[in-house]
Amino acid sequence: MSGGVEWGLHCCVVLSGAGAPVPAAKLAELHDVSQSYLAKQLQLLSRAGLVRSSLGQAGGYVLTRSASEITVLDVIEAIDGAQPAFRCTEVRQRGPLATPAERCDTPCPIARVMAAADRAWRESLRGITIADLVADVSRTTPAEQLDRARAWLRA
Amino acid sequence: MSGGVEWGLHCCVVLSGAGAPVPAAKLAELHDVSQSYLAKQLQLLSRAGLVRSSLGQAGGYVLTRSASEITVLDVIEAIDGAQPAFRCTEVRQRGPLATPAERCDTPCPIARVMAAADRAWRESLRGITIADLVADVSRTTPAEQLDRARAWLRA
DNA sequence: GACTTCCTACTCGGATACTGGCTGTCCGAGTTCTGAGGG
DNA sequence: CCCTCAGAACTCGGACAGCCAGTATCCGAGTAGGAAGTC
Repeated sequence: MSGGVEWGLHCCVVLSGAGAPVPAAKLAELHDVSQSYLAKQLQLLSRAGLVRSSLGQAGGYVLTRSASEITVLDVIEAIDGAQPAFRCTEVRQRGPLATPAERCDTPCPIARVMAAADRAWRESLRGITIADLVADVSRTTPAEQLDRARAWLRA
Repeated sequence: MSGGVEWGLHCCVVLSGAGAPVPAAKLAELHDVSQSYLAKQLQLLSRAGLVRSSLGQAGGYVLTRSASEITVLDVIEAIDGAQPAFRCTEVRQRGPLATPAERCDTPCPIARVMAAADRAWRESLRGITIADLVADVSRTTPAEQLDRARAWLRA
């Protein structure tokens, strides 16, 4: 899985806490990552409609909807793409004992098993929202530190 | 995910049906894939202890245990490795607002969510064995074709 | 006929090049705010 | 005092190199079986 997914999730968590647009440069500095590369991930989030960008001074990125309406899966699919990790190449239709295509109305058992596992994975991630992550962070970190983070974002 | 996983699974299904060792070259011809590259995947299966190789004439690969005792996850982990797709880089410990390492006794919420999804994925794949795949194939393909395949393997 | 020996053919195993996608970087297009100048 | 306008600084967006895992390939090491030769 692309490493940018982690950055994208962290950014969404931060954006949900900030009340104003946050420029990409600030997000990059906060997480100590390459500004140019993070910009690429934010572009992907923007294309997927998860965040909205505003130009000019005091511009930056904002979530387009409530953090409770953005699932972790949304972010992953926005950055890594929505296609499943396993792609059946229809091996059974090749070689000397190839099954004719007309008999392949049902998917290959292997592909079916893989698809089921993929669904389980996605379902697990679809059940968690950015708001859940924020709640978890709020519970495990002292309030003083959260205030400091919010102040740093405004500055 | 590595494409070799698909080949490895197909090979395990075939090996479970063949009563004698099957050389890599035959498996490659049967699936119409590169012999040299398939050999690499079979080596990985061998290192993981899923198959046993015998040299010389009439040599080849055999499953080391019953098909009902080999899960799909076993094959995937043998070829693609057992490490999870998501690796937390501890972003929270970096940047101007870094959380000190001493406070990071609990894993990052993002990592926790990812790990849970990964467990769901693996659990789904752990529940299916090669024998299940074979049973599925036997049910959906005519017996005549299965006999033809077994005869081809012996030749 | 049975045993020994050698030889051939066949097998796997690891070491070696090549390629696509992720990683990382850069500069240009566009917008908003600010400040000066004029009415 | 208010409006207009030009400028500057800041923002995002897409286009451009670099590197590593996965892909594909090759040849060498080792073994099992069989055929020939000998007792």
